[in-house]
Amino acid sequence: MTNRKPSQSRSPEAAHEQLYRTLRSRIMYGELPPGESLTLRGLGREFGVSMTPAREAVRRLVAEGALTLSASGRISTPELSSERIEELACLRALLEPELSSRALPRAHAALIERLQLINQSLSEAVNRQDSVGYLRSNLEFHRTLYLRAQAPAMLAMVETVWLQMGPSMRLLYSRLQRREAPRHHRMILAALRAGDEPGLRLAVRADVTRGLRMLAS
Amino acid sequence: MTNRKPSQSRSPEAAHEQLYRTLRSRIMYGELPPGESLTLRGLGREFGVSMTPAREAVRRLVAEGALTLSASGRISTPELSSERIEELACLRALLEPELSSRALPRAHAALIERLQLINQSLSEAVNRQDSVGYLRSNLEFHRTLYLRAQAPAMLAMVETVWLQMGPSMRLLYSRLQRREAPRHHRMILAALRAGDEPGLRLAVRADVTRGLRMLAS
DNA sequence: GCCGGCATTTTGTGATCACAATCAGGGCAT
DNA sequence: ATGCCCTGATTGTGATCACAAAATGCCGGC
Repeated sequence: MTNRKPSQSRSPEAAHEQLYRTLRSRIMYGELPPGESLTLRGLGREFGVSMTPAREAVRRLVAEGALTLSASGRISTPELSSERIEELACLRALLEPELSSRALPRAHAALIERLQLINQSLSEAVNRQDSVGYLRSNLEFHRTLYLRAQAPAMLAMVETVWLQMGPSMRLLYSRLQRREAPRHHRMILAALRAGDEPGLRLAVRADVTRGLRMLAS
Repeated sequence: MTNRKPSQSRSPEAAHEQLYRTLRSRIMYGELPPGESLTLRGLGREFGVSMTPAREAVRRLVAEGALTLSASGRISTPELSSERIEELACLRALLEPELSSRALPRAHAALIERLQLINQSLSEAVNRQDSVGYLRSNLEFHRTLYLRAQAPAMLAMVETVWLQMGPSMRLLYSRLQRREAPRHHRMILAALRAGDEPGLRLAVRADVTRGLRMLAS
């Protein structure tokens, strides 16, 4: 076969970028179980590209802790120890209250309304027993709030934590999927409306550490 | 030329790994100024490898925020806005007290002695007006302490912050290089010896935010 | 029935190439 | 003198290949 390429548009979205985004999304929202193994050729085949872009996307995700390499270079989603999960939960508990606090002064009515909407689809996902949808809506709730903090570096760091927890979260939530709906989320919204910063920090922290408690298994 | 390769030892240290480590070290310790541009072919030439390992190392560093890609894919060290620096300093102020606090119960006499030794070479670097040596010793002081926290994910996150600040730190420290020696470091050591957790957190936070204050320029 | 060793296959690594987009520089017109 | 365009060089991207190491499957021996 010749080296012909159909196109080489550089700026819009490089091939490895799309692969990266798709894979990242799958991992963050728990579509892949912990310990799932991936191959460069397999990913390339699935996305219709060669190994090169697959390698770059994987390398990037490994750097973010979303994938791990075995000693021999095999690629798989991480299987987190409970110490590791505790650590990541602690990171969330440190970072997210700060982000919410920074977002508070900029949280207008339109934002709160949007958060309520997200909360609705979250409830629907709970009713559907759809753990991927649950994770997606839950993280979108947090991300939407934190985007207002105007702190991109901090947000990126939190997203990295979410990403690392992704595969393990699915298991966590698929088990403890009671009707609980977004109790803490309503507390967050109330604190936002009241402009109550300490209450907001507490509510966010409680929401974040709630997930942690169901890992004593 | 044929495709001959002299060796392909996989396990010890892959080529891109060494390139990554060296580059990362250069960036973290401020050996590269902000805005310095790099090329894949240039790096490959310097390290005697092809573009492929250079690409992987660069991709990894970009994922960690140690390098940035321009819209057209050009590689350079980041030029941080002061808002960005403030954010990163805030991250340090959030994470490092937590790490020090976790290290405290495990901080034996041998560790404190080692920290004192590092402090010595830090003072020497100050006298030598050696800002790279200063940065290196300073971060080694912190890293040595935090390693005792047994919190690899948290430590990795802090190191990522250090890495992002690297090129900008050089400028910061080369300007405000008074004889100040490690004042806060001595406070940290005192708190460690006394087993004083609140004091330790405060001392660490003060040491971390000190650098921040000299960026009002 | 189970386990150890051998051959085949799979898989990551690194080199090399074609290509398009961008960048840098000089020369020309105004 | 200054602004603009055009050309050549530089640079990242993706494809393809050779290779070695690890994984897998198979078979025979006990």
